[in-house]
Amino acid sequence: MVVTIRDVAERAGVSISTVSRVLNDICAVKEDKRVKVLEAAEALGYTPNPAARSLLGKKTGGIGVVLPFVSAEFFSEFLTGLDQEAQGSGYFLVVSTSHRLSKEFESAMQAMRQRVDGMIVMAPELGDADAEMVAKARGAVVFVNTYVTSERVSVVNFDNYGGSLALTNHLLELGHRRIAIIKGPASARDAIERASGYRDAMNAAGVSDLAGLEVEGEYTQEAGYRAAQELLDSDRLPTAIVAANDYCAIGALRALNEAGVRVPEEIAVAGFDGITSSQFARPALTTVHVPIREIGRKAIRTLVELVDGRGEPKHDIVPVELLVRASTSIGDGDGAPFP
Amino acid sequence: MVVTIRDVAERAGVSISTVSRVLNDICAVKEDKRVKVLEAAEALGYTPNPAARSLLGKKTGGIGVVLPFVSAEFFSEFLTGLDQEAQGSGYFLVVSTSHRLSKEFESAMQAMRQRVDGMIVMAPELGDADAEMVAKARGAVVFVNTYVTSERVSVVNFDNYGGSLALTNHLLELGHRRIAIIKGPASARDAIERASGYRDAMNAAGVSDLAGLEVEGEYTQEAGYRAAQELLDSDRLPTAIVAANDYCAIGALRALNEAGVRVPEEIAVAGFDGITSSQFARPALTTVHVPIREIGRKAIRTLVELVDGRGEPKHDIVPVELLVRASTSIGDGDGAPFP
DNA sequence: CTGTTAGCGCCTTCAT
DNA sequence: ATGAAGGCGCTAACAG
Repeated sequence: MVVTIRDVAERAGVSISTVSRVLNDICAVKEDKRVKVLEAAEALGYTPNPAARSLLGKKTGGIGVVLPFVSAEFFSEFLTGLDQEAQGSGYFLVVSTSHRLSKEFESAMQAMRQRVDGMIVMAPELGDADAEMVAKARGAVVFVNTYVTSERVSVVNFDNYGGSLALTNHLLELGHRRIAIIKGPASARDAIERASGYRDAMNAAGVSDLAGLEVEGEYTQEAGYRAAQELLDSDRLPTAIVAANDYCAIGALRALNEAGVRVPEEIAVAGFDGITSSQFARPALTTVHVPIREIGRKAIRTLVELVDGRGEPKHDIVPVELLVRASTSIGDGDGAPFP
Repeated sequence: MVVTIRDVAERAGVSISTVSRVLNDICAVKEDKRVKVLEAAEALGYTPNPAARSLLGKKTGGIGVVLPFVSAEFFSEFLTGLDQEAQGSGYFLVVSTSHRLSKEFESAMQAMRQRVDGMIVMAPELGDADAEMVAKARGAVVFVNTYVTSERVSVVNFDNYGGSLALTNHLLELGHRRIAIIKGPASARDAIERASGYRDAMNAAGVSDLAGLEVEGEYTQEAGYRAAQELLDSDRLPTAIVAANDYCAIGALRALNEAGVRVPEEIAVAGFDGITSSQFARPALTTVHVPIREIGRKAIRTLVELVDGRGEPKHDIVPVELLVRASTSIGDGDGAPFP
């Protein structure tokens, strides 16, 4: 087996309690013994067994992360933020991805329980009732991009509705009236919010007939590609397309390009998320930037506070930012990624 | 606290050993007691405490994953593969990312140890000596995309050298002679292998003077963008560019586009990895497809075998596939992503 | 077949 | 200031 506290005690010529005290910095221990213990631990390369620790009701040092299917860059950025902050706080991440089905979701939560001190849950498809149940059953939970109203749970969201509203208004201000939307997953609340923002902006501008302008989609390039083709097949072309997210927009861009449609001259295109690829698309993509890495960090900070008993449940809404680039603005040059 | 085995025993009117036996499916237990135990466990929502289990020298059920900085889609795909297979085998993933510094790397390994039954390590910057040390100190380890020669450790690699060789030969066959390369991180062995494949192909074709054709880069769109600009500044332009990876190639594509250089007519461009974005680039990118999701699954399978005591350390090299698309082939149309 | 018991490694009273 | 002992939840020998 590995080296235990007993080995350290033996080598240092003290009892295991003394070793424990020194290593946990509890009470006072004579300096000479302290040094001996530290030396022995160092020499043996001793690390306390985390299993034994958590058995005593101590922290496990783990943070569970449950994610739905999200686009690659979003996923990557979010996890990077989580990991940066978690490492900084001495936690490690237990990750479980791609849980669309609530059955899988439940079992994932179940498996993580007891292994972690708290959980970060991104579940845009989760309802209020589910969420509260989750929060009640487990310990500390911070929801991200999940629409939960209960004041008893913590949430870090960003403004899907407002971002979409601003984006659509931007297009309306440019004179567009026939603006189409490629919608995201019908069951995902964030996609629904984005669609609402679009619809409200349109209605406020007096465009109430959205027939033929709303097409189903997903958060993928493939879906955007297909949806754009569908839009191109209609008898009345839109003059602008708002896509579910950046990947979706990039897929749409490809379809338009193949069809020989110039962007933004003939049809303007916009995305959502503000991933790196959005600025390397051609033309560079107008989008709504979501600081997802920073959101990840904030979620961990909130969770750690909760776990440590400091801080109450709170709801944060992180602002998003409209980035206007070449895909919607004629005459703005090619929209170089580095101006 | 939570519900323990004792609670279940009490409710079922049996001893804790009987509960343990039923739940672990060991020996025979009278059917009526079996049912009672199962009912009690169900009713109480009992889950064995994993900490107590692993304290007995049992499995923790965890698999550690240590990753370097990798591009978003690569990261996402790899993790998806790992997670799919891990979940299927009843394991969960403990993930630690972005370890460039060996100091961080070491501490990450240290923290994971004892918490997991085995580790997946992707560390293209790791040397043979480091790798063997890592493998010796921990339990089961499977290296991925890491150049390790020792027969005592398991490795799942893919053919960086061969892929690059094939790709460069493809360009040479098209008549290109002045082929530039945007290199990846100088310390990463996979990038070095790709550069070697390029160089050997060039030399074999009789092009031995590579001056001005090799530029430094990274695995990012930004780096590709900058590097391409650098190449464009030289007095003798290349007729083709081999990029470190797809993201890098997409960045290069952008720079060429801005400069008004037509691809592939004036300069052909190729990437590496075969991520989804490569087919949505404009023009669609010729690349070397690395089945990274499947590699992830294979790595988990290999690791689980090792953990279970079945199977010996083995070295796998997963084949890669050259995908010729519009960015290198004139007259092939626009290279629609869905032909 | 089933119940009792001894630890796994660690922290924490309780004595000394 | 330090050592001895109990117990966290569980499994695996050992009795019965």
